Amino acid sequence: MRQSQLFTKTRKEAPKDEVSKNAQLLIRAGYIHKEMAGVYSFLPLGLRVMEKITGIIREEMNVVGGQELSLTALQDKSLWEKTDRWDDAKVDNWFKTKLKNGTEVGLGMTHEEPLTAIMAEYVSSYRDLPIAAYQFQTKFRNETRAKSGIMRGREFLMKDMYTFSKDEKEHAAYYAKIHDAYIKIFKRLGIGDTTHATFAAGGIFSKYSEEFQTESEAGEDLIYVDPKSGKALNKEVLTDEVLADLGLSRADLVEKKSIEVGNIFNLGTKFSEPLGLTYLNEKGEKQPVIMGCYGLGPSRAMGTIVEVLSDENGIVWPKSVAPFAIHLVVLHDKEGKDGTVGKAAEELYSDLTKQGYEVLFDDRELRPGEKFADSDLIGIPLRIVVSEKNLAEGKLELKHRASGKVEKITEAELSAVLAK
RNA sequence: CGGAGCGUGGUGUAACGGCUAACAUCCCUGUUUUGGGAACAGGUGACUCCGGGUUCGAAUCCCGGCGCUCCGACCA
Repeated sequence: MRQSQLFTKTRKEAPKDEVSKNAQLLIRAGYIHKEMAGVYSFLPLGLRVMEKITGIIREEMNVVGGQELSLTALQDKSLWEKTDRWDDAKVDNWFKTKLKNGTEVGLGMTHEEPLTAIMAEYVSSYRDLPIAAYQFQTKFRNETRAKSGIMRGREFLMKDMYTFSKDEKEHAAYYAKIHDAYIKIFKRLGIGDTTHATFAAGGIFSKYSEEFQTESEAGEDLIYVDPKSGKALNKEVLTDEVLADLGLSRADLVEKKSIEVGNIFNLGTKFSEPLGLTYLNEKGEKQPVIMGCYGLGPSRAMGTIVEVLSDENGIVWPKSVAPFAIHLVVLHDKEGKDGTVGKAAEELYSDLTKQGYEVLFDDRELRPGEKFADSDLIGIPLRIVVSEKNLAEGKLELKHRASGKVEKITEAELSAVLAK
């Protein structure tokens, strides 16, 4: 894509109503636009990143047998009354509205109820199980206080997977598979090293749930990590009993602030029972389905990546989620776009694009300093500069955004560099 | 939901109750410049969040509303 045609522009200063690093940088670089507190639009660059993130999650969910679907945002209140989650006294962050005829509906904040109800239509035999279904969906939560930029919004994208199993044993096996898939996802998102599977309060049906917590000063949670075993637990469950249970000693633990980027847990029969999701086993006996729930917010993950990986000059995207693989920057000669340098850059842009690379081509006739500053702010992993100077050498000048390292290579060697 | 702070061109800031609301940036014209946000000249752009009130006079003081941020509570 040509940067001259990108309608968004960078800005030097962040709006004063944003304090969080993720929102400041994402707004300055033109990835997102704030509509209101906790509500952000994703602009072309932001959407590209979001799609990279959802692409990675989708791949890993499919690997573990997930079937993608898309449930509705509008929610039928009768389902939620069956599980006692409609009443504002029980669940206080609903957005509710009304149909023309006065019928109350809610905007979905999570989707256990509707999906369980759908499954009840299709599941009748042990032969139908297990099932894993997931979706990417905009969730609405009427938070009393939105904060931390795109990391805690009132409207945000969420990947939610639900599993339906015959019994605890089958559930545990599926849970373990998805647990591993989550670890792979965070690794691929570039935050694997600082993301810990963390024991947290488990709710009614299991002792613990697991949160995936990424170390960051911008986080809202406090976790304790045991450096030796790699085990971690949330402050909310830090008791002697739990420590004994996990085989940890208080003295070894290191306290970290962290961002909850994922959360998985056993739901037991909390939803299947009230909503009538049962199956017949081999003996013809009616059994409740055991459910699990697995959340991961792509928009929060995007904010987390910015918080964790950016530097003083701007965003530093990992290759896997960057909006483009290459930022091609041309420093025009006196003739401008039609000069030797301009033509060479056009040619390279067309070559690279034909070879299938995703290239953002900064073809704007601006001074070098401004283009470099923009390039750093936008944070594409690899920058190629076409200039009079480089043209004379006959090689491509590559600069790696993350390390700042510069290297000169031939065009033929580029694919090897990009594969790294 | 408790506490605190703040709303002024697109963005960031300034202006004692008193002149045509100022400066920077962005944007537009032109000249010049070209490897880290250049320089000069000119120009566009604001009912100072909204509604009331006090006053000869309100961006400024008072009341109400709306919005934003931060701390805390909450976060299935």
